[in-house]
Amino acid sequence: MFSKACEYGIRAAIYIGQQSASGRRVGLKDIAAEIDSPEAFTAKILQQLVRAQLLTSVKGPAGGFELTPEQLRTVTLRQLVVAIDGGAMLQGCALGLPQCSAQQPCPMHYQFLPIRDQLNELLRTHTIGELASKVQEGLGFLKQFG
Amino acid sequence: MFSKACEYGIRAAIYIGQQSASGRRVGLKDIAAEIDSPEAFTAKILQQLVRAQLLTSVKGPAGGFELTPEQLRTVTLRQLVVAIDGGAMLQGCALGLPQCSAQQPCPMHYQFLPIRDQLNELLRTHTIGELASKVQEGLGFLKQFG
DNA sequence: TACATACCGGACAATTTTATCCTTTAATTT
DNA sequence: AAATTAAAGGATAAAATTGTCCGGTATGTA
Repeated sequence: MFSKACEYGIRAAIYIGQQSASGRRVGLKDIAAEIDSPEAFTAKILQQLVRAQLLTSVKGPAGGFELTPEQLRTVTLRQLVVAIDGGAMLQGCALGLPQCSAQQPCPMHYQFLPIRDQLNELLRTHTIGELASKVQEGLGFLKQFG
Repeated sequence: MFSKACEYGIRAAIYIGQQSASGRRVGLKDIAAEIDSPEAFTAKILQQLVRAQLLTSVKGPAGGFELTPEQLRTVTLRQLVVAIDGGAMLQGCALGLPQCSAQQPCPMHYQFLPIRDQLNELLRTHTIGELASKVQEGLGFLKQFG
């Protein structure tokens, strides 16, 4: 569905959000350990997200990554996905036609449309803060335990 | 959504199906031209599909690819996708957790489930023959014209 | 049998994605 | 100011995906 980079990015953002909600700033090493991702690769993805202003970073001692209250409240899953994977997967034709539309639809165009719409809606309506809360409450996990 | 290989494979299968429904066997060159795909790469994918017995090939002069009436009727989009991309995308966790389930769900688990179910259902309930008919009737396209 | 056709299969090449390493930059502490 | 901490950024490497090439094999035709 999403690229590895996107999966790591989303999990990282949620973990950072969870800690930010408790007033804790977190470092790369901590993040990678908590979401079970390769550290250096995760760093690259977080850089992207910081540049896209979807999360915030602070250098130096006691530095790390965090989400501002506003970011927690407003940054959606969709913004993360677009920042990392681009919009292609959320818009492009399932069969790969470069200009699939009602004018010249692929044979699955109208069947895929509602599913893609639902996916877009799903991503658009879930904020990092909301998902972070779910993890905080033990109702969701960012890596496998046990 | 799907890999390039999968996109080409589906488009090719539908085109072969369309021609088979009219009693025509088609060659690789024809296929690649009609679905706008790289010829040699398409050949590899078709080989896979022949091995998986989702379509049929005949060597030699007047040879080529075809779908038997039974294949037209019974082979589903889902079988193509599984043969080419494997089942991961149809089952795996959206956030990449290796064992995401009700026991330890990712924060999006229950939200993604219905969408994935719909996608599976969609792929499962559409046969190549059905999609080929749609193309035959001019209601669907396998490449961009004009 | 000889020949032409067209898929098959293996090797290889290019590109993209995933991943690592190391130096630089910024910020805090001593 | 010096030392320490941690992210930023660049270069590089490994792996997967996408794509090409070419000889081999099966099949039909003359």
